[in-house]
Amino acid sequence: MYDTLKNSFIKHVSFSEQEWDMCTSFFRPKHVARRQLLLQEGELCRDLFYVTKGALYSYTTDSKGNQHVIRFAFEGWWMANLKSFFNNSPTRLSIEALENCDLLVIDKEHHFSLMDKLPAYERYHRILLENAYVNLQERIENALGFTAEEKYANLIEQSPQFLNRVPLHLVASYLGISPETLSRVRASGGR
Amino acid sequence: MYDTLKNSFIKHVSFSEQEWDMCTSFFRPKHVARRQLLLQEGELCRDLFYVTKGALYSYTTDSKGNQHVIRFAFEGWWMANLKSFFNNSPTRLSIEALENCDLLVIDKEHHFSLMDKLPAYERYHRILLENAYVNLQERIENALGFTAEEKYANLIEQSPQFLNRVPLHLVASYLGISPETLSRVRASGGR
DNA sequence: CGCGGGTTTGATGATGCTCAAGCCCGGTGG
DNA sequence: CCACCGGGCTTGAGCATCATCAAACCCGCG
Repeated sequence: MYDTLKNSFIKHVSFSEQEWDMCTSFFRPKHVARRQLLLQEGELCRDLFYVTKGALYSYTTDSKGNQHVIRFAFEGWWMANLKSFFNNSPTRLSIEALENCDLLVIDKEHHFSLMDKLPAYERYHRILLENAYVNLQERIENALGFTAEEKYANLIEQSPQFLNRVPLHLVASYLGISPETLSRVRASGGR
Repeated sequence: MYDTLKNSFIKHVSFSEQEWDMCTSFFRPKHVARRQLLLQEGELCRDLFYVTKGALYSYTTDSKGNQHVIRFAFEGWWMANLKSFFNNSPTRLSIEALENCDLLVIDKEHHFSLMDKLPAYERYHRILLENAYVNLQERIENALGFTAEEKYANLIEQSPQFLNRVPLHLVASYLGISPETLSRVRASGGR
């Protein structure tokens, strides 16, 4: 269960066995069932979630009650509402399990304590943030000034795995188009 | 000239005078004139730019020749194409000076060397990345599923300073709407 | 005074949303 | 084993938003 986390660390930084042992002691495992909410609008985000099995997604709900998917997280991905986590502000995001999930959880106190104790841990998160930032920026590029058809084509190009794991109406929301439009794009366009 | 950078460091991390002196020696000042390109599509992004005076913006050019503004950077902000910088990949972004600018520049070698030598420097960038990530995510929320009018209202709410410094057609591009639509929104809507 | 970039205004049309109905399929209970 | 139910997906029609094209306008600058 901790192996996939260890592999994720190893991929980005190097550290000793003792350091790794210290790490594991800061995390706790957690299981959530499909449809279960990990974080609700209005709460504080106190934890970072690492997905070892299953899938999560986060979304906001706007004033008209429409749900906007912010991102998905599959095996080996992290999930949290960083704004709420860092600023201690109530979240406007909800996080929900798309499938039954096994997670590793680290709360704020342990996270910042590890940051201080273990430079490799801070470096690991710095690198993850770099990657996450780059990905988000690409998503902005896709969201702005592209037609529904192009957005879908870009998704197939960049994240085809989404289509196997995620209900289409959530994919549509992620792309910022209506489910009907997505359906039509798929029907006509190049599959 | 280095003062604003020093203040930016101090705001986020603590470090000694010697550490700060080491830092400055890794940066070099640079002046760019309005309209000058700092980075062109196809090049490698080898530098991080810190704006001490003036304003920059970055944009992509799509297959139809349309320009999409990715972000702006004013005094005290950083600018780079992180994807190109980290992956050594040719950039699809261009970076251009909106006004005459004074910059502090650090190249890749110096940056990574400072990361290793100076934990406070790494921590500083980790924190900046956290903030940048949170901001980008809010921008995604704004871009998806809002009308032109709402996007503009959100901009006034979150980044009113843009309207004083940036030509409207670039603001429109940043919001992902046409200049004409922006003009009409401003004419009708709540100014 | 005339030029040019940026902004506005107007008319038109396409893209994509909304509402509504039907369909497909997997799960549940009789 | 089959009928029913419901969520998700598809299909259709009408309509709103917004992009596009075009022209006029405004203003700072040479």
